[in-house]
Amino acid sequence: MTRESTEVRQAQIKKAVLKIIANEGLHNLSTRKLANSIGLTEGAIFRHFPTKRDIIKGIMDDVSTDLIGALKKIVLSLEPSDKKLFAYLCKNVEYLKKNRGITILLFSEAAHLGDKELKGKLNLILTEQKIFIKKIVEDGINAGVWNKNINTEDFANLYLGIPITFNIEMILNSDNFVVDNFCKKMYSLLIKTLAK
Amino acid sequence: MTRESTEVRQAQIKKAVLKIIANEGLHNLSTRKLANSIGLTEGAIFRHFPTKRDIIKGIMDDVSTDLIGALKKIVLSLEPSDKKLFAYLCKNVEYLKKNRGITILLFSEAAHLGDKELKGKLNLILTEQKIFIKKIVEDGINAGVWNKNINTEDFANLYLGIPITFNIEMILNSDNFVVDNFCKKMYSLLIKTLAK
DNA sequence: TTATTATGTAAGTAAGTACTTACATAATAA
DNA sequence: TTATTATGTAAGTACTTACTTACATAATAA
Repeated sequence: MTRESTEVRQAQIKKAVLKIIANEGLHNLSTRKLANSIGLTEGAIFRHFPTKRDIIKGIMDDVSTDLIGALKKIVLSLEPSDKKLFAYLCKNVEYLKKNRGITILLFSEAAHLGDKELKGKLNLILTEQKIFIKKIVEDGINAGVWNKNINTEDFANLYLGIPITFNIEMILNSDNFVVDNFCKKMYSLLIKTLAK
Repeated sequence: MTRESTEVRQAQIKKAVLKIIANEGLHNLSTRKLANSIGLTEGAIFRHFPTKRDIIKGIMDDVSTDLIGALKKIVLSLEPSDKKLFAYLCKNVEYLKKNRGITILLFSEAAHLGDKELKGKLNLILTEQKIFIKKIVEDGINAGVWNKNINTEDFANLYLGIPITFNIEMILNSDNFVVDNFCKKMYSLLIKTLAK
């Protein structure tokens, strides 16, 4: 086997984890299968990550960086509020579609409840999302675009359901969902709740 | 050990499964732990269920019967559409709150993708829910209460996110969510999307 | 060139898993 | 009373899991 640096291997391993989860489900994610899929031995896996859990943690940190980073850009952009909300929703859904494995993994963590640290990371991802949504809505209200009586926390909760539902439908119906349509449709419902 | 009929034991076993999942997470659900929690041996468990998977299947069938049954009653009731929608949402959320283990289990199935039969059962539960919601909205439109341009499928998708979000928040934040408030708040957002 | 370090392998290990087998005994029916 | 059946136990099975250990060798630095 040609040798690679720990950095390269870590990236390969995390990628392989997501691929296995997306294609074969989480119950097929064993260190053995993981090693085979990269063409390494299990020993090599544990050379680059101390435990299997640390691989998962690493992936979750990637989500925080990638998804939250991309969404933050939209939140901080200078677009008008309604365009911002639309762009946010689309980016959010698009990310889920492109990273099926990640969201299955997040779900499973929620379901398994096993690890407090992982639970905390998941909570952080959701909390940050809520803050972003609230910010967008507040800005829209202050700009006079939306109804000032809206409870932004409630709206954020309603919003959150959309990507999560998309997720579940995607997992159950594989690829029947078209991102573009879905996000347009959901957006047109959402703005009705914000209207003056 | 006093002996009990298979029927009684099956009910005990399913109940114990949900309790373990709700309190200790799905990763703690082993047949050994399950047997201990009832005060039986593993052998006894397999006297009453052929496999562990059959226990899960049994629980999913219970959900279909209990939750879907209760919701169907509301759908078929003669209340006005808006009250029906409100009652439906509340019953839905209330059920999730009272049966935390069940929804964790459903989530995990979605995440694990392991078993096609279980996946089918989960799909059925969601599909039936959607049909109910669409029916309520259609009736409301026909009664002249709501906007006839609403796409009921889209609305059903938006709706579905609410119980699912409730679920995840409940799992992550334990019991911070008050059913009554939550469902009132979400309802008041929802009807805005239906308004003429 | 030589020594060091990083990356790999092969073969384990202890623990946990769902499930089985051989046998015992309460409850019930003849 | 006796035979049968349903419900239980104790011990074990074959398998999988995450992770370790002892050792080898490429890449790199002195």
